[in-house]
Amino acid sequence: MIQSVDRALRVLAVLQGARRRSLGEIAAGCGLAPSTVHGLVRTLLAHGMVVQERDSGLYRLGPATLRLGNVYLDNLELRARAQPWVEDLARRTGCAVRVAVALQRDAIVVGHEPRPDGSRQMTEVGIVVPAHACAVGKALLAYGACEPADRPHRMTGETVTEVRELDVQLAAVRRTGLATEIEEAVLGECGLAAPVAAADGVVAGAIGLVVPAGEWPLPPGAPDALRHTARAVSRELGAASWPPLVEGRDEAAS
Amino acid sequence: MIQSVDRALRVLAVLQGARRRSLGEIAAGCGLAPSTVHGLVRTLLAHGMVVQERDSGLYRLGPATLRLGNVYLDNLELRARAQPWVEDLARRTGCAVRVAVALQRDAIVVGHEPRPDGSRQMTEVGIVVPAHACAVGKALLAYGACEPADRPHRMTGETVTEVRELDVQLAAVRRTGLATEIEEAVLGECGLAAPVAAADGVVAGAIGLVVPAGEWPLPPGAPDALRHTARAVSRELGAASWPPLVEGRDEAAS
DNA sequence: GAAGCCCGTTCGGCTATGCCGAAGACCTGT
DNA sequence: ACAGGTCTTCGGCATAGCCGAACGGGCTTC
Repeated sequence: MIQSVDRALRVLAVLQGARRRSLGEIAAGCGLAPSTVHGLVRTLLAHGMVVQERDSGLYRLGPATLRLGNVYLDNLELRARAQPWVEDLARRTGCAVRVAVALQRDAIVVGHEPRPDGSRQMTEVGIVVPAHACAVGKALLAYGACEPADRPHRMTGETVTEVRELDVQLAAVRRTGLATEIEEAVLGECGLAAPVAAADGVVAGAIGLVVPAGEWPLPPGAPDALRHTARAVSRELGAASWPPLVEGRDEAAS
Repeated sequence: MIQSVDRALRVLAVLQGARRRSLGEIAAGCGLAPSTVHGLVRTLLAHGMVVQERDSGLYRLGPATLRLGNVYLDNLELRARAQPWVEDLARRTGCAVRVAVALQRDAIVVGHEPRPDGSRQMTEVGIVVPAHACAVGKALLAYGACEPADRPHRMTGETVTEVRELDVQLAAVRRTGLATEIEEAVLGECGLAAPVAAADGVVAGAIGLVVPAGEWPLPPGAPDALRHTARAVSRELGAASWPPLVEGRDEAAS
């Protein structure tokens, strides 16, 4: 691990926490001397990863970050392969559909098909949700694709913050291939998700349905349609089996 | 400029060029020894900026890039302030509308309102176009917000690659406050754009209309509506005047 | 079946690199 | 005019990181 690169990335992480930060704030957030951070920031500046406001001198993230994120999406095989299946799933179920991958202890949405009711909806691509609090995140956690949180953070009154209770849920996910979420991330929103496996057998992402709490539980056909979609996408990615095999531990023994 | 950080960012830039690259390819692309690149990549790996495919060992960009890009968009005042005006402009003109900012020698789209004809359109947020070849880019170039290319790259048969001719066009942009693009970036697509100024008087971005070549030239009301929108957004951002003043050089003298 | 070739990875010594404290420039408000 | 707060610059010390070379695995080739 190269120290200065690690620090530069930490600077970017700190910059994600607020619209704009002063050099001193960044330095404090990283636990470094301001002059040290200055060098890092200047390098990031030269590449457009951060920008400096001309009048105030404060720093913000820069447009190069957007380019990187966009290229990431364009090169993501999961997203491209899942696209037609996800559209079909949304049409069949009438639900919004999310495709997500693991990012450290969170799930990040890489694909979003709005619910097909013609209403104008914000795209959710790029949003980050703690894995323990959303259906796609639980699907990732259950198969070891996501790092488990040592102390799950509470987001709503329904969020599961007990590690033991979460483990029980994850075991159920491994049995059924489906993960649920009932107003655990945002109030009024429920979800059902299934893991997607890739060629190497590792879980590469998850596909989930998202509905308002009023429409929960989902109609009987929805879980099957979701499973069908997850299996189809997994097969397209070259996975040998679905549901994915649990790596490392023997599930039957528990 | 910190060497190792600069190199790490260069690694990311190389990774933008292809879906996946081997360590050796990255090293060659950066002109560095593979072992050097390995250290950089491992650090990026730890932060999720790159991922390594489990079976092949090849490297791709990682999901942390998407999070960064998304936070950038969320924190972008230009985007938030322009949003309602841009929607209105699209409704009035019937055109797709782009909001773009400068990224080195390119323009990058940070906001996109699809043309209001109900058809399904891909969002263009995140796409990068050489500044000299698109309307928003020329609007940025004309006011010094974008770095001029020393050797403008040809994209279509209509692309202006002569620096002198481009300068003439940019002078016209400074006179009229409007920049045009006629199939210079992609065939069959024309555009009209206006700069947006921020509080410090510097041009912070540009707003542009995009239409199929068959609908060019635009109806008479469109340029005025665009100018009106650009002025309104500039005022919201705190700019004192519009069109923006040209910094550095005295336009009347030329 | 073994040799060759690619891959990513590890190790260690040299030195260039980047870290940090202190001082400088600039602005704002008192 | 001063004091507090920015960001920025500078230089010496030491360490952090660079690179060449060697290692280990998976693959094709002969």
